[in-house]
Amino acid sequence: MSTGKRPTILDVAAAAGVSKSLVSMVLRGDPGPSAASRAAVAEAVAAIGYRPNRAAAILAAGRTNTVGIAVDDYRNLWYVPFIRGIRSVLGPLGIRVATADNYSNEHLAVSPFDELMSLRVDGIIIAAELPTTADVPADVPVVMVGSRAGAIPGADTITVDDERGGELAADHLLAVGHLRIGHIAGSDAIARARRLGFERRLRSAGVTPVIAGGTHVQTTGGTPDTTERNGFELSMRLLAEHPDVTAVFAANDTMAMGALGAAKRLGRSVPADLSVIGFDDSPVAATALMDLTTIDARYEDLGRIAARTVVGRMEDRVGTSRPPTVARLEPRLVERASTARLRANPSPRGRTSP
Amino acid sequence: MSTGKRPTILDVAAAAGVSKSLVSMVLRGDPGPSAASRAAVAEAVAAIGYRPNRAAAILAAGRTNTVGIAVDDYRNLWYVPFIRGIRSVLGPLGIRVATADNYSNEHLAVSPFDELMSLRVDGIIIAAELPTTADVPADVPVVMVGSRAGAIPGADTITVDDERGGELAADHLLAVGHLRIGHIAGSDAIARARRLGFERRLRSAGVTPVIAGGTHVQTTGGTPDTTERNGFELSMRLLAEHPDVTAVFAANDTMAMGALGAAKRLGRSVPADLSVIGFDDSPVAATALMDLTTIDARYEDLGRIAARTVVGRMEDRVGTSRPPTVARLEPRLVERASTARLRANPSPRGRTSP
DNA sequence: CTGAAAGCGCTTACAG
DNA sequence: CTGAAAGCGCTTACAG
Repeated sequence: MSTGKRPTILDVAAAAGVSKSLVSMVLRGDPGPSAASRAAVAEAVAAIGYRPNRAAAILAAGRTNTVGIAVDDYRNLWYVPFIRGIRSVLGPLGIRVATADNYSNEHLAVSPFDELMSLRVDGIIIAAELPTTADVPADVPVVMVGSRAGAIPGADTITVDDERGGELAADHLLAVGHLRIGHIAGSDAIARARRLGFERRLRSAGVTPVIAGGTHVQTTGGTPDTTERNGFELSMRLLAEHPDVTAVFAANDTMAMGALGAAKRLGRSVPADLSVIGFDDSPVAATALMDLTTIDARYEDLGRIAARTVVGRMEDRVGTSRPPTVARLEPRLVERASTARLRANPSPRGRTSP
Repeated sequence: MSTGKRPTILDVAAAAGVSKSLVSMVLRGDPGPSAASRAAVAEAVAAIGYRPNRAAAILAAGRTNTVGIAVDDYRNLWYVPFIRGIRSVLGPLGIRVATADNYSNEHLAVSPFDELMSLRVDGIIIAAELPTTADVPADVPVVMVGSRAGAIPGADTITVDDERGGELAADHLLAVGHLRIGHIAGSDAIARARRLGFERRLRSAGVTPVIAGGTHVQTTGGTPDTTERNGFELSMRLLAEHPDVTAVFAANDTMAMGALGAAKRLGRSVPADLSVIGFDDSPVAATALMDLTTIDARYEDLGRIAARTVVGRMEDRVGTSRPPTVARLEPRLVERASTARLRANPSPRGRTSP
C-alpha cells in the first residue's frame, strides 16, 4: 500500500526551488514571505502531494495550537451547541479543538486528561463531572464549565446558574396554575442543583412536589441516570402513583423526552392533560414532535466564554498569573407548546374515547 | 502557568534507576522487561507525573496506531452505534480512533482526509459522502462504508443494501394494507438508493407513491436535506396536498421524527390515522415517544466489519496486496408501534374533538 | 537487560 | 529571503 517515503518539507523546498525555512514560514502563514514565494510553495505542495506531519510540527514547536475539551459522554446533545460556541471563537484564531470523553477510551483505562495531556494541548476546557480533582494537570490553563462541585484551585470557572433555572421552571408552572407538580430527578451535581432551586421555589409557594429518581449513589464513573430511558420509567412510576399530578419538570430535555413518551403511553395528551417542562433547550426540544417548554442553559454562550477565557490564559506570559475569574450565566425560560394553563376540571385519565 | 520543563522518558529512567530503553519498552507494553522493572517504571511515572509525548512517539515510530474515520457530520445519530462497533474491534487491539468531519474544520478549509493524513493515521474508514474521489490518500489502507456512489480504486467496501431496505419498507406497508403511500425523500446517494428500492417494489404491486423532497441539486458540501426540520416541512406539505395518504416512509429516522411532528401538528394520530416508517434504527427510534417502525441499517455490524477489514489491510506487508473485498449487509425490518394495519374507514382529519 | 547512537520531520533563532 | 545548525522526545536497532 505504501508508496515509499512520504514527501517532506525538504521535497517541497526542492520542487519550489526555495529554502526549507521559507517553506516552513509559508506553511505556517508567516506574513514575511512574498506573494511569489507563497505561490511557488503552494504549487509545489499540490504537485508532489505534500501533507504536513503534525507530529513533527508539534514536537519542534513545543505547542499544538489546540484546546482540549474533556466531556463526559459525546452523545449528550447539549455538547453540540456548546462545541459550536467554542469553535466560533477558536476557529477564526486558527486554534484546533480536540475532545476526549470518558467513554471512548474505557478500554485503555486512560482518563480524558491523560489523553489530552499526551496530545500536549495548550489549554483545557473541562465540561464533565470530575471523578477526582487530583489528576487535573497543573501546567496548562484549565477552565471549568458548569456548576460542578469541586472547584479546581486556580482554574477559571464558567457556570450557568442551574438553581436559578430550577426556580424559573417552578415559577412558570406556578404561573400557569399548577399545584400538583412532579419532578423527574437526576443524580449528578447539575441535576441536583436544578432540583434544589425548583423545590425551594415551590415550597416557598406552599407546594410540595412529588420527586421521582435522583437517588443514585454517586459513584465515580457510574452510569448516568439522566437518560431518556430513565426519564420514561420514572415518569411512568410517578404518574401511576400520583395520577393527580398535572405538571412535570424533568432534570433535562433528554429525560423530558422520556416523560413525553410516558404521557403518550398513558394516553395523557400534552399539554391538555399534562404539562412537561425540560432543561437545556437542546436541539430536540425545538422539534415539532417535542415542542418542549424548557430552560435555555445557554450552552453556546457557555462555549464562547469558556473559549475566550482559555485563550486569554494561553496568551498570558508565565508569571503574570491573574486571579481566577468566575462567570455565571443566567438561564432563560423558553416557552413552547408542552406546558399550558391548568384546566378548570382536569380529566386525569386523559383522552375521552370515541 | 507552566512549571518549567515537563518530565521526559529520561527523567523516568533516572527516577527508576533504569535505562531509557527499558522505560520505552515498558511504556509500550513490550513483553521483554521483568515484573520488577515494570513496577519500578510505573512507580517513577506516578512519582514525577510523567505523561508520554505522543507527538514524539509518532515521529519516532513512523506510525500512530490510530484509525481515522471520515464522517459527514458528527451529529448524525447513526454514528453512535457505528463507532461503537468500530471501537469494539479496535479497542482490544489497542488501536485508537480519530474522527474528522466536514463540519469541524470548515474555517480551516481542510478536508477530513488532509486532517487525518496530517495526523498520520495508519488506516482510514470513510463513512461520508465524497465531494470528490480525487484527494483520497493512496498510501494508506482505505475502507469505504455505505452505498456511496464512487468506488475508490483498490478500496475495500462494506455496504448495507439500502435498496433492499427500501423494499422491506414497501413490503411492510403493503402487507398491512396501505395503498395511498407517501415518501419523504432525501437527496444524498443513500437516500436515493432507499427511495429506488421503495418505489420499485410499490410500483410492481401497482401502487404509485407520492414523493416529497429529494430534489436538491447535489452540490459538493451542500447542506444535507435529511434533517428533522426538512422531514417536518415535507410531511406537512405532502399531507396537506394528499390528505388521503395513510402511510409515510421517511428516508431516515431523523426525517421520520419530523414526519411524526407533522402528524401531531395536523392532529393525525399515529398509527391510527397515519403509519410512519423510518430507516436506520437510530437510538431515538426506540424511545417511547417515537416508538418507530424502521429498517435496521446494521450500523454496529457495519462498524465492526469495517474495523476488521482496515486492520487486516494494515497488517498486510507492502507488496502483498490482495484484491479489494466487498461486503454487503442485509437490512432488517424492526416493527414498532408507529405502523399499523389500515383501518376499514379512516377518518383523515384525525381526532374527534370532545 | 544496558548504553550509546541515529533518526523521525518539523520549528526556531541566527548570521549573512 | 537563504543556509547551516540545533533540538523537540521519543523509537529502534545493535553491540555488549
